[in-house]
Amino acid sequence: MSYDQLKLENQLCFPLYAASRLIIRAYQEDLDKLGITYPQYLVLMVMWEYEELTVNEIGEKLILNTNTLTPLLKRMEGMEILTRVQSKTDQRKVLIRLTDHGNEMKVKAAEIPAKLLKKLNITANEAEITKALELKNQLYDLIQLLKQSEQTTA
Amino acid sequence: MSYDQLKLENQLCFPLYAASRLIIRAYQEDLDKLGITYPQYLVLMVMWEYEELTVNEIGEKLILNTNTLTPLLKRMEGMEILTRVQSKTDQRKVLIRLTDHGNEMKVKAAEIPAKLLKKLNITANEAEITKALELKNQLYDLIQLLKQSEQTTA
DNA sequence: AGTTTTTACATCGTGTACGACATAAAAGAT
DNA sequence: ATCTTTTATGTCGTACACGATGTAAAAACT
Repeated sequence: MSYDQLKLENQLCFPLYAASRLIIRAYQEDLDKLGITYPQYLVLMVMWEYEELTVNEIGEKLILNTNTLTPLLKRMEGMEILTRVQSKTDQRKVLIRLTDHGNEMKVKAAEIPAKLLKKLNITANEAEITKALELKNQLYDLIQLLKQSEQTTA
Repeated sequence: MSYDQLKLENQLCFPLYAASRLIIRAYQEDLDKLGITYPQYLVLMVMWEYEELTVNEIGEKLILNTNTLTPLLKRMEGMEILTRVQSKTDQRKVLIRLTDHGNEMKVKAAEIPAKLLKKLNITANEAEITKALELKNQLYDLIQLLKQSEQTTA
């Protein structure tokens, strides 16, 4: 058994961690103009796709638990981006819905992905797009693996 | 301009963010036995490669600033994993060195990467290794891009 | 030598992440 | 119908991340 695998450059985890933080930083500049953080932006993206979701449903999509989501959603409620209403049919559930303000943010947010590409000097040509798609697919494969191992271990 | 790019599944950032957190969770189980967190493990990996580093030098390698590192290193100092000593030649610098305890942790840590592969049911065959290497290289390319854009923007 | 600028580190405040635990409602079992 | 278990959400404590700001030492400038 060699110690080589303990070198930073030989680990898969570190570049994932670093790339994730760097790309969130790159987003943050534009998100600041909307007055939101990156995790809040993720919630918005989910809610733009679904009219109404419970806290748990959002958590499943973002792989986040309620101990992270509850305070985050409360902050977004305070900013009047969304509403949190207890379900009448099942009082344990809290239903999340975007306010008009939250829905309108979609217009400004739509420019963000293109801005980021420009900032990175990535031209939207065939080769670059194929490369990005490949990376995305590999990441989802990895996520799948990691999710499975969480279930079998737990 | 379509809203398609605002769907979670069409973003590169989200799978990066999710994969990063999931893989750190997978590590955490083993790191708990060593009594450290993942960022602390990163510091250890760097320090196993270099006998002595300043706070900034560690920060460059991990892409972290002092406002994150200083408290983290103080905690590790409290656990007697490393020492923080002000440099005599340049009193602004704080020199980090592992203690004997910190160096010895390398033996136990050496098992962790292999354990993770086993947990994920990844056989160390040629195909899997090639795939992981490819992913790693793509991530480093992306990190390079993101770092460059930070410098040009700032 | 005295002044300005830069560098290296630290502190503070806000917002995640997440393990551990609490609680009330719903579902299931007897 | 009562009891037990599960589910959905919430609270608490600890540890990052990171922007903004502070501070002392070193370097650069005049």
